[in-house]
Amino acid sequence: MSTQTKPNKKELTRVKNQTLILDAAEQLFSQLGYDGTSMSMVAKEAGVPKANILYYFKSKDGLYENVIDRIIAHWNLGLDNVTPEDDPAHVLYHYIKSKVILAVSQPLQSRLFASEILRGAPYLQNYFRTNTRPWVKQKVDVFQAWIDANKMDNVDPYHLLFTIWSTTQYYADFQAEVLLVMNKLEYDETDVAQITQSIAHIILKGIGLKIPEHSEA
Amino acid sequence: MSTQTKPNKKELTRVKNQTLILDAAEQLFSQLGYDGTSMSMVAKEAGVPKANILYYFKSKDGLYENVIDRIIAHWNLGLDNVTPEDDPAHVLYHYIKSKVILAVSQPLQSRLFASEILRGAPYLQNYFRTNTRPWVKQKVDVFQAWIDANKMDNVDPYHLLFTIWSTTQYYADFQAEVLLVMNKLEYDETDVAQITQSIAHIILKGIGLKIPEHSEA
DNA sequence: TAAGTGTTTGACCTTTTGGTCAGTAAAGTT
DNA sequence: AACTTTACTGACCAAAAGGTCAAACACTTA
Repeated sequence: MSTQTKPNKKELTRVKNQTLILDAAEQLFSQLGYDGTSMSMVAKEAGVPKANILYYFKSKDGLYENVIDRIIAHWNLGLDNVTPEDDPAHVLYHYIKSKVILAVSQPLQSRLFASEILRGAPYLQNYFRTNTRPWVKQKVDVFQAWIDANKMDNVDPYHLLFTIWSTTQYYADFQAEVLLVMNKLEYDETDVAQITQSIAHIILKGIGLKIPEHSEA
Repeated sequence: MSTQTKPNKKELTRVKNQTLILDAAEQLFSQLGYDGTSMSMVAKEAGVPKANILYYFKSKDGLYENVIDRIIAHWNLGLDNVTPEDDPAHVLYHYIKSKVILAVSQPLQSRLFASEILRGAPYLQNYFRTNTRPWVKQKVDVFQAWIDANKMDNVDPYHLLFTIWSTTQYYADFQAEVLLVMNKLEYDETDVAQITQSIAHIILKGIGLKIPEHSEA
């Protein structure tokens, strides 16, 4: 890492300020969208002059790209190292569970992605093509192997994956609607379990599996 | 209707122009969002001077509200007249099917709603409170009656409804992602059937039901 | 400590934004 | 035809947008 070559004061403050700006930008972009967020709002939120932002990130587009890149870097698509030998019920249950936890506890990033995709994914296109698509292809192959081995029902693996994504992300992206309809102000601790249970029940049983007994950890 | 009291030339052209503007605005708002759409873009798209839009609709907010109101007026939440006596498999299968058809064939309105909700639903709040919430309550009661009558599994009715909404709307709202991941340019005719089949299989079986035999019409 | 390097920022610029308004055109009414 | 009312629009406006720039600043190094 070149970050380690010169740990002098300049670099430290630069990284600190950049982080300050990116944090503010991430929050605003995910709440108000790209067009709804102005550079001066980011400046005010980050507590730095507007020109400083333009110094680090050449343009609003540049800032937005950096925000997205940073999220992607921390973004784990999950389902790592799944193989046809794994138990589908166990794997999928924990995948669903982790997605629900993520959706309820950190909805901002999910919403930023959502508003990007709604607009036709101008900045995420490349990411989807070069990362998500191969990732999906691999998981889909495993799903298909499970199906061929009669471990689960013959359901189109792509649509199974979309079903898991949609049902879990819904609680992040459409939080406002969910809470309004359920007449709540925010999710509480029981909700995560309740949501996980409902989704896991439907999807797992829906493809001929059972929810694992020892459903903890 | 007061529309019928004076069918003179003035009223006709007014309605015509308003429709022209609302059509353009609906398209742009759903593609670019509220902040991404400017009044001059709407004017250009509709082929009328900008000031004309401001004449009919007092402000950008007013225009946006009218667009949303018009969509809501044509918006059918479906599941009309469901009763505990109905067959859940039949009812839910056709509900899912109609939602998928809607998502694939007319994604614009779904996306407009989605971007509204992403922003915290500033304009839809009232609609959700006064319309959707009671509607949901009623359907949830029917679902619960089905559960109590052992017609289907004991799954939280709210989350069942969210599951149906999320899985079907996903193909409209996140169309860009779905197509990129599946490496397609657009949905084709077989997709509607394929999507409906996959979702219906998972959800219906997932709550202990079977897809109706004569699955046509 | 002085030169060199990267950092910071107030002032400024252009373009676009949502919105106003006074004046004109086109009905409808008598 | 004369008059009233409604529909329409080009010209204009203040505010906010994204972005530039030159001068000031701060740290590192010779």
